[in-house]
Amino acid sequence: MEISSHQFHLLQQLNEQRKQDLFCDCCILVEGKVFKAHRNVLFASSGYFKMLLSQSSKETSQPTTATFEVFSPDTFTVILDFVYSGKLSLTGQNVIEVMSAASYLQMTDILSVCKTFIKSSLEINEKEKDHYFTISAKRVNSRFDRSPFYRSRRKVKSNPIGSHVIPDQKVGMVNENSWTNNRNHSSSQMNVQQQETQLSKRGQKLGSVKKRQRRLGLSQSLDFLKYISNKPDEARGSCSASETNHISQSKEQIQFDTENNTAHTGYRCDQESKVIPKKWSVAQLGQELSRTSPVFMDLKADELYTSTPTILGVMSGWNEDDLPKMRFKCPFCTHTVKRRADMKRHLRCHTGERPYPCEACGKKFTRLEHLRSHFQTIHQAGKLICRKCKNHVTDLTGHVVQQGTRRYRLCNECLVEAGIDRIHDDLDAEHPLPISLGNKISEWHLDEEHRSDVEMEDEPDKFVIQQVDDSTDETEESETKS
DNA sequence: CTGGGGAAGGGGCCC
DNA sequence: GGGGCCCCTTCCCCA
Repeated sequence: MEISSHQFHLLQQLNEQRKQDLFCDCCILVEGKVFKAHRNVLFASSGYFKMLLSQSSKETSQPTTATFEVFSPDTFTVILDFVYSGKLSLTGQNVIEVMSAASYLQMTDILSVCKTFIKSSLEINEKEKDHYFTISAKRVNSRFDRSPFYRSRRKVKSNPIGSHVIPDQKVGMVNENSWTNNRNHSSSQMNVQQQETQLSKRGQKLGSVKKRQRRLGLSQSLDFLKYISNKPDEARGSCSASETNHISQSKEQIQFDTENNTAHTGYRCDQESKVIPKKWSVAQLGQELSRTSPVFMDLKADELYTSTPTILGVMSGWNEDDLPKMRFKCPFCTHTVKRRADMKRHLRCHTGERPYPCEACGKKFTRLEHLRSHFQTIHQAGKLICRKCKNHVTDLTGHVVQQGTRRYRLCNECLVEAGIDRIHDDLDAEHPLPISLGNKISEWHLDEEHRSDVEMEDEPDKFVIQQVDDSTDETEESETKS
């Protein structure tokens, strides 16, 4: 015979004990706030605590203390209340952080609930939008001559992402002057299907970008986001006005969230997937959220990085001294890194940010070292290899050939074979060459004349030949047209 | 269509 | 944390 209320009463009793600090043998310090709890309960509820308490099980006589700086006390209160009551106080405002913390603490039940919560919120937003469309369609004499899809404004605080609010309550909030009221525009009104439809349209243009990102494990939506980020003008230029509207509003939304450290950027941590076999990964979450925030990637890595809470740190095991090894989890993919700086670098591959333009050809790079490598290889003929016969060339056995802004080396034999034999000495003035690269690539100034070089870069019949001499600057040049 | 090579891009890690 | 190096993978072009 099973008495169903027993479990409930037992948990209730434990909760009472916790509140009265009875038999609590574990202290949890969250950003300075102390929580008392029972080791057994924590052990049974959280994979993280299971691991932690297993490690400290030798010293059972001493109360265990765990310190967290990766989520807020409020968030932990929600989680602890759930542990002791089975009731999870999710709101649209805390769902992301609770989810992140649950991921950190390896509490899969909470993760599932959060996932469901977010999904159902998205569905509600979808219905809400349809509902609003319906209402608008009936308003023949409406003062709005544009689709209400772009006109509605919503209260910020009343409806953070995923909050379960009756649609009509939200629709009524109108404030044309405050951009902050748009913050849920994309997430609530631009539903997944719409975004994916837009995505598929743009996806046709993606080409190699898409392929490259596929290996990052990014969703199609994320591809689109990156595309926007990479080619904002082009992408937006191809958008309809309404799409552009979405984008700009969504960016504002993100800015708001970033400034307020809430909602989308609030999700943070994850354990290594090796540690947790089945869970709602942050990558998935990132994809889910990115679908509801189309220009999430429009932020620069720096902004993203600084706005991303420290909870990005995840535990990947234990150090020799029993301290948890921390790694930093990318909020957009499954990648983790050891150093924050590496994460900053990694984030650029999601934001599409390319802060290092080549002054010679205009091509932009994510890293200075890539730019340098590109410059040396492409514009300075850095490789001492004959482009044609692949043999090693020296100052004596070869020449640098300039083709537009491109430079490469040919050995003397291949030079003759190519029919390049006329040498001119007066080209320095006409085509100033970049001095030694050194630590900076600032010598190549792309004036009007050289911009034309860029344009003719692929013209096969424009060559400038110069004597190979890497120790000094190129001294002798020749030009020929084949 | 396919394979090879160059260029680009990203990660790990050291200084 | 930034810079830089090395290594590997992927993409793209061309024969």
